[in-house]
Amino acid sequence: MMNELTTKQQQVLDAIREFQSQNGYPPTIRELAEMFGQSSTAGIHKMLNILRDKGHLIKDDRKSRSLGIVDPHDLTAERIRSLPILGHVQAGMPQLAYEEKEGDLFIDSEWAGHADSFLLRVRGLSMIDADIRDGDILVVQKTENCRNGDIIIALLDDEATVKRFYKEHDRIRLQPENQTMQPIYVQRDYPHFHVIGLVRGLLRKF
Amino acid sequence: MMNELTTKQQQVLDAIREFQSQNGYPPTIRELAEMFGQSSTAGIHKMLNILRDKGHLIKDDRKSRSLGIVDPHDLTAERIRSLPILGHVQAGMPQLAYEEKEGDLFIDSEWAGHADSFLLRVRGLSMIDADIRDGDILVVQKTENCRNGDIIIALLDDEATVKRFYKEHDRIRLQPENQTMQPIYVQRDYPHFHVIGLVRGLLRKF
DNA sequence: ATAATAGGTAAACAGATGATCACTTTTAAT
DNA sequence: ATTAAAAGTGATCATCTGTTTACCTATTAT
Repeated sequence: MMNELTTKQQQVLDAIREFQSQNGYPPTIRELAEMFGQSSTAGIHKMLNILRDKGHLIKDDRKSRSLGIVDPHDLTAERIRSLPILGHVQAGMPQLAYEEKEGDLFIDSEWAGHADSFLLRVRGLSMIDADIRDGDILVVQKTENCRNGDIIIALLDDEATVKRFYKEHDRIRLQPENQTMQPIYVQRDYPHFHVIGLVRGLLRKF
Repeated sequence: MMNELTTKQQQVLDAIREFQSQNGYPPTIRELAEMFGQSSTAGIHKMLNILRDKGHLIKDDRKSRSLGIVDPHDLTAERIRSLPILGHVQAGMPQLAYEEKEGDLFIDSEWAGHADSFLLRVRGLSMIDADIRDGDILVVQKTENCRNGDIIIALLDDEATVKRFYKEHDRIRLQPENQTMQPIYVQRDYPHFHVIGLVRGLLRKF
C-alpha cells in the first residue's frame, strides 16, 4: 500500500489539498475536472478510486465532497497531547482533583505516549539532587506499577509528593533526593498511601 | 458582529464542528437535520443563514457541504511549534553540528514563542550545578542579545558550548556551572566568538 | 508488435442536496 | 399577556453530484 503515484495522480492529490485549504471543504469531482480543463468527470472519478485504493485518499461512496487527504507526512495530530497542569494533587483516588488546574500544555507524545498522563508543578527542593528544581513541571504517567528506583508521585495522607520509590521487606521507602532530608517509611498495608504515577519527563522554563 | 447565540444555534455549530473533525468534511443540511431528529431541512437551513449572518459560519450558496466554522476554537496550530533537535554539546568543548539533526519535537509555544528557536541536546556536565544534566534537551532562542547571568549557547572557534554569560570590562566571561571547571575568558573584539542563542527551556526524558 | 494500464470524451441516470413556500409551534423579551 | 423572533413540519423544485457505460488515445512493460 501507499504505492507510487503517477505525476498526474500527484497533481490531482495536490489540487484537492489546495482546494481544501483554500475553501475549507473538499472539491466535487466536477470541480476537479474543471480545474484540469477536462470536459468529463469519468477520468477524475476513476483516478479518485485509484488514489483511494493506493491509500492516499479517503472517499465515501455516493457522498458529495467526501474527499479527505491521507497525509503520512502530517503526523502532527498523532504526536501531540494536550495535558493539564495540576498544581496540586488531592485525595479521591483513583480520580485526581482537576480543580487546581493551572492550565494546559501541548506535549510531544515522545514524552506523553501513554494515554493517562498529566503535568505536575514541583514545589520544594526534595528532589534537588536529582536535578529537579522548584517550579519544574513533571510529566507524570498515571500508573500504580513502579520499580525500585523510579521517581514517582505518591499520595500519602492526602498529600502528594515526588520521591524515589524503594520496596523494602514489609515497608516502602520514599527517598527524597536531597542530602538534608530524611526518607519516609510507609508500611505496605498502610491504607492512606497510593502511588499515583511515574515521572516520565521534566519541563523547565528559564 | 459575532452576535450572541441561542443554545440551539450553539448546538448546531458544535454539531458541525464535531462532524467535521469526525469525517474530514462538513455535513449536509439533511445530515444536520437528521442529527437533531428533525424531519424537515427548512429549519436548519434558516439557522445556517442566521449563523452566517452573525459571522460564525462560512456558507457558499448552492454548494453542497460548504460549511466552515469561523470561530477557530482550535488554537492548537497557534500554540505548537515543530523544532529541530540540532547537534549536541559535548563535555567542556563540544561542536555544534547543524547537519546532525536528531529529529524534530513539537513544543508548546509557551517555550518557543519566538520565531527562531531550536533544540540542542546537552553533552557533558558543564552546567550540572544549574541542574542541567547530560542528555537534557535545551530550548534555544536564536538571538545575540543577552544579559549578565543568562544561560547562552556560544560559538567559540567553531565550537558550541552552554555557559552562563557575563560581560566584564573589556572581556566576556563564560562561566560553567560546575565547581570543578574553570571559566573561559574572551576578548570583546575576538572575531571567532558569537552568541548563538539564549536558553529558554529544558526538556528531560526519564 | 501486442497487451495492459492510465487518462480522457460524451452522454445519461438516480439519488443527493440546497432552496423555497405556507403554515404551525415554541421560546424569549417586553 | 402580548408579540416578535426562533425553531420546526411537510412538500416541492431545480440543480448538483456521484456513478456508470461505451468508446477513444497515449504511454509503457512484456
